[in-house]
Amino acid sequence: MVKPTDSELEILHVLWLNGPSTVRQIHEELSRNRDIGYTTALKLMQIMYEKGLLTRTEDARSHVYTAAVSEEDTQRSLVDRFVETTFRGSASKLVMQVLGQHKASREELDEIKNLLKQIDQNTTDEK
Amino acid sequence: MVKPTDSELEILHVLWLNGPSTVRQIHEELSRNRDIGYTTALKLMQIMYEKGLLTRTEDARSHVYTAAVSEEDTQRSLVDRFVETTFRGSASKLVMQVLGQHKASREELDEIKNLLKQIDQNTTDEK
DNA sequence: TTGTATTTACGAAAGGCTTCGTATATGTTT
DNA sequence: AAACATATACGAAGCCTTTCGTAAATACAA
Repeated sequence: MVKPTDSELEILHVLWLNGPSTVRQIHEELSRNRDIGYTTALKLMQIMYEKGLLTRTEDARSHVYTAAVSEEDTQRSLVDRFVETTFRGSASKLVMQVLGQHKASREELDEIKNLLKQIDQNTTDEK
Repeated sequence: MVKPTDSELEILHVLWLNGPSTVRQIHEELSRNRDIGYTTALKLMQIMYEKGLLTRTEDARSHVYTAAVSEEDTQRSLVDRFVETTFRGSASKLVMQVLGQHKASREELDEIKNLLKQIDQNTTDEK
């Protein structure tokens, strides 16, 4: 599984959110957050294409790029790596850190609680 | 807050675990996990010293290095960054990902549930 | 004291990421 | 057709990280 850099993640996020886009569209989105030249965005996307992170159609004058990796898979693989390097493999340590640090909304907390319940049940079932 | 690289994190982990150490000691620990030259470890630690990630005493022939940043603070700052880049700031999404993916032990799950209860109470108190 | 081992310091190479300038191709407008 | 706008391709610079070789200092042993 390929590990996207931070810049590449920015681009992937736009594609995941908006669907297939041209370089111009991506560049416009990125420009909202920070200063970045058009050819810089272009180059990034060309490299991502070589890496297999993006696909593209070259029919039109402007190429249309599509994310070749899913948000789910990418996040999973990044989380794996992060847990390993930063928490020495202890996922629960990470969870505790996050919950202790960030304010989650009531809805989010409920979601998490429900998820925990499900895990509980599954664990019990297995026995 | 400085962001340690993955290699630097490895070194910090050893120092957090074992306390102040010489280059030799660090190198021995790192060698357990992967091939790495002695001078490579030395150079890394010298750079970390310049960055302010480590302090050192030069009294003895062998310098003794100490972590200049705490594990807690470092993890907090790394988590912040990670949530931002990978989950666009949604901490709960990260938690859901981790819980859905990694098997946590019963004790860990209980810990997390307790933490959630505390958060619940605090949230209620505030109202 | 001479040689051996260990340590630090330093420089430099290799590779990756980000950035942009320039060249070239391709449409569009007048 | 000529001028203009826009797109892609490409190369290269600048920076950072990792890696290691080599030199110089320091301690110890024969």
